[in-house]
Amino acid sequence: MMKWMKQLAEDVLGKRLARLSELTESDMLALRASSLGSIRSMDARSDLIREGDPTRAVFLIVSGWAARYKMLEDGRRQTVALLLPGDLCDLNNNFLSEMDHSIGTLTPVRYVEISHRVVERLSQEYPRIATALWIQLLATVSIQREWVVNIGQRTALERIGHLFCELCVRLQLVGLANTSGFDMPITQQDIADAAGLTSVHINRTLKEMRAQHLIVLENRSVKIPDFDALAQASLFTPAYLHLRPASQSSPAPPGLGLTAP
Amino acid sequence: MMKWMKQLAEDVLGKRLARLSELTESDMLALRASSLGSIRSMDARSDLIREGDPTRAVFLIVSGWAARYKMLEDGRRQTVALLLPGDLCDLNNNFLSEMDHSIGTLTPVRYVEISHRVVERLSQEYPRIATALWIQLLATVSIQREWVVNIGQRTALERIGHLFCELCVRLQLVGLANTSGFDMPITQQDIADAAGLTSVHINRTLKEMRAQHLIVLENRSVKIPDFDALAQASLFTPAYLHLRPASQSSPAPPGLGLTAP
DNA sequence: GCCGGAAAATAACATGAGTAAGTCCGCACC
DNA sequence: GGTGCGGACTTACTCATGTTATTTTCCGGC
Repeated sequence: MMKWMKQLAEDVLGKRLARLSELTESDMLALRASSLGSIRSMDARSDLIREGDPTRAVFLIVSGWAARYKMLEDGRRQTVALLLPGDLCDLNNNFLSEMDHSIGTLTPVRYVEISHRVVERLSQEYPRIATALWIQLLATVSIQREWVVNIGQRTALERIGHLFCELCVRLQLVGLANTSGFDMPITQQDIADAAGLTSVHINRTLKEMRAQHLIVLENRSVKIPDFDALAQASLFTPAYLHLRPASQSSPAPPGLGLTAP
Repeated sequence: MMKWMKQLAEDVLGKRLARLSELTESDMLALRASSLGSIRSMDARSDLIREGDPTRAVFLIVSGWAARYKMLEDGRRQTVALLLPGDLCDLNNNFLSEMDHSIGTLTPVRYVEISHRVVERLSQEYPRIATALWIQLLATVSIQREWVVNIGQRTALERIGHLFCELCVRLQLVGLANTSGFDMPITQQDIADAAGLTSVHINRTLKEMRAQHLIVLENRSVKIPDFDALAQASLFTPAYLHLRPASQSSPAPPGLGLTAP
């Protein structure tokens, strides 16, 4: 009963890293054997860590969605990154003394905290894992840059479409989406915070996207009838995600329940 | 005549790193002795490296301003980072195969290309330099996040004010500014590209900022009569730059001509 | 000192996005 | 089975910012 739980964190991490850099069987076995720590749970709408807190271990999101966000003194809030299952947060932030932003859950989240020591040991013994971790960090930074472009230049429709495309591709890495859509357990207000728009305008724009048959929304999921059409309408090109071409490896085993906590 | 030129790159780098992490005399001497490579020059308005190019060495900006930018297919352009003297670009990007964005000069720029080998050697022999380089990278990412907030949430006046505050602080690190202002050798269009606004609106907003006595513009320089007032109007707090408190070390030697090529 | 081009400044107008104030619906809880 | 609440969805109105076009200023080269 708990056996699959124990492997869950290592599996989701391996799956992600393998799409960024080549890993061998022994690398994957090392990850599986690394026993990253116990899986913790957190309710929706609470903070994993807050701006000003001393930096802690590396977080690995096992299931659920979270947001890296900053707030201005007057209450305005901007999400600067969405954290999905398999995402590793704050690799090497141990060099900084305190957090300059917060991480809050959007849904119930299961996660593990990995000590910097474990990361270091894995990196030293398995150079390909070290490389994969590096690429993961650089890809994260690249996504951050793309968000600047997204918010700075794209129209509301393009912004939301681009976000959906990005989420769809990223969720596919851990078997939580396919090209025709994905479950989206967050509110329109959450989308607004990420897109730098208001929830009213998100709503307006989603309506317009539905009218153009770019997306279909039903019970908390986004269906994308024609991914290429959405990508084109949003000026989305996936190069910035720095993914290797998908391998012919087995698809995600069904029923792992990565989203249901 | 060329002697100060030869030390320029090492000096400007040492000055920057020392404000992010503690460096000893021997670290500084190591940097001075590292002979990073020859200083190259590039005209204003040309690309140091383009999206799609294979990744090369690390760049160190010695003098002049450059911009990291991305373009959309239809010509819209967004600057995602401004590169100032002392800035190190693309540390460790050797793990990625190709550039996902371009770097273009805004003014004439002098720079050095540092091979990844030299960076590695310095890091291995001088652990404090390695730490400083790490912090430099993490601070860059933090600035990237802050730009998302800036563009996503702040009004035009706040955005430009925030950008000026950031530039003023960052330029002080290499002796190119003090709290009362700095030379700004770029155009209003360049500011527009960085702020995600149009040049017309930049112009309007600068006029408003002058009317409110937040800034004074004269011959390509920004004077800030009251830094705290500008910071408050822009919701600027410098924590995200992750600087150590300024040491009482000597101010920049005058006449180094870091901006004049 | 004049010329030419680029940048700054300005103006008139268009529009995308924010604000404020709701209604409606589904769902958890009593 | 009613009640309360949060989220989706609307509408009317306002305003910040974009668009397009023209004029003025600045500055370097001859």
